[in-house]
Amino acid sequence: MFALIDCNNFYASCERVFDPTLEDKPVVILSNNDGCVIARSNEAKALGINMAAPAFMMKEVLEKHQVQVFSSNYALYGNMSNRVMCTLHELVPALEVYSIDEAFLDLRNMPYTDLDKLARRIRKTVRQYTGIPVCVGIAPTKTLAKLANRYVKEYTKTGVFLIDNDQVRDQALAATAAGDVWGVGRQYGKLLEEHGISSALDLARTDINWIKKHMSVVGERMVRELRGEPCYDLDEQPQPKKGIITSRSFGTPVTDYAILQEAVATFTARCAEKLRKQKSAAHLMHVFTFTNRHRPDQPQYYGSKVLHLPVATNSTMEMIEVAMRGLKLIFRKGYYYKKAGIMVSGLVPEDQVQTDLFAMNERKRELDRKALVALDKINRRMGRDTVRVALQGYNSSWHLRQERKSRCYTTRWAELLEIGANELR
DNA sequence: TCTGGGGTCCTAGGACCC
DNA sequence: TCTGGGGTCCTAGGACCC
Repeated sequence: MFALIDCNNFYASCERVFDPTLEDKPVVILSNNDGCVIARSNEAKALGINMAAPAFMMKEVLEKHQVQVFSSNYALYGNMSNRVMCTLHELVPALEVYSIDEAFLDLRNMPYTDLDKLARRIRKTVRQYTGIPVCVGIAPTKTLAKLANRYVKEYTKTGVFLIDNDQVRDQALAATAAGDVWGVGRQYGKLLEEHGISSALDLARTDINWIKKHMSVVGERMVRELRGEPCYDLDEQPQPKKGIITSRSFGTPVTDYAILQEAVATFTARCAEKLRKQKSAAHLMHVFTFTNRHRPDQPQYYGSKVLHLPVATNSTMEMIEVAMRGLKLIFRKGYYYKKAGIMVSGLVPEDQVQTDLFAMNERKRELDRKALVALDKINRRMGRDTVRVALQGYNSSWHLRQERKSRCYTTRWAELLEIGANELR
């Protein structure tokens, strides 16, 4: 049996842990740059505030109901996520961290006979240790565990749902829309609807060859899992990424080449850091920048360039040099740039980099490597970009808009929660 | 004025190999 | 009238996930 643990309204719950006055109030969290709503408390959902709704369009309803609005605080959410995952790991060792707020557990080797009891214990412990409320869905396949978890939120008050026989399974399948099954997105949802497949139960009973023809083998696995036939196992070791992106929208549009350079150099430095963290080196770098597509009154431009590196690298200095070469090629004067980014791919393990017979810079690479070890060490200890490449600059005009960010309660000494004795009434 | 930032897998088709 | 039978690698595009 698999369990899926899902944190309820995760980002909103993180904010509430450190500010209990938010309890029972509508809370929303905005995406980077304070753009869209990406998380909502139940009270906010009840007000009809939709996921991904642009904040400026929701202004009226947010003000009218005094919705508490926060900028994304990923330092906080990442740290809280880690606490939740560590707690789960203590209870059930076979754990797959599926996303920032979800984990699959493999219950096959647990000594429990009463899985319902185990599920309740998981909920209680996570709540007690971290302050985060979670729901637990348990079923014989991952897809059904996901479905059970959805079912919990809509139909139960206990926060736990167990699919352990055919009858219960069919009941949960019948109560779930086909479009809400894990693996059915907008396109497939439409296709299924057109063919009269409306519930998850209909989907589970659809001819497998039809599914395979229209939804490929991925759809086939999904339907088999709905029928209780496991196709996916627990993935405990996070696999190294095959591509890494760092990109941001700008707080204010950028027209100046020098400022765009600083932004792209900074994104490149971040990509290089991520590469070193997973011990990879990249053969390909993709630089891109574009204008605001929501402004049809302004001239539009999408600039993009792929650069091939003959010898794979994860050196910040070398990568910034290459990125700047690419940026120079795609930059056009006279546009309002809204976003830029760097994508690296063609990743290889850093200790298996094929060197170039004719390249004479082995000595330089060795020096780079030593400098980077020192750079990572200093920045880990003293804070990101304490030591940086000069091109990254100190200009903040392109930085994210984050007007309502809460404190980094768990990751910065200066921002710890303070509680005064006279408040302990 | 204001619209996020990451990832994965699969398939088809083209270029190439023997 | 008729033009083999295997492969690999790469890319683009489309679907999905959080």
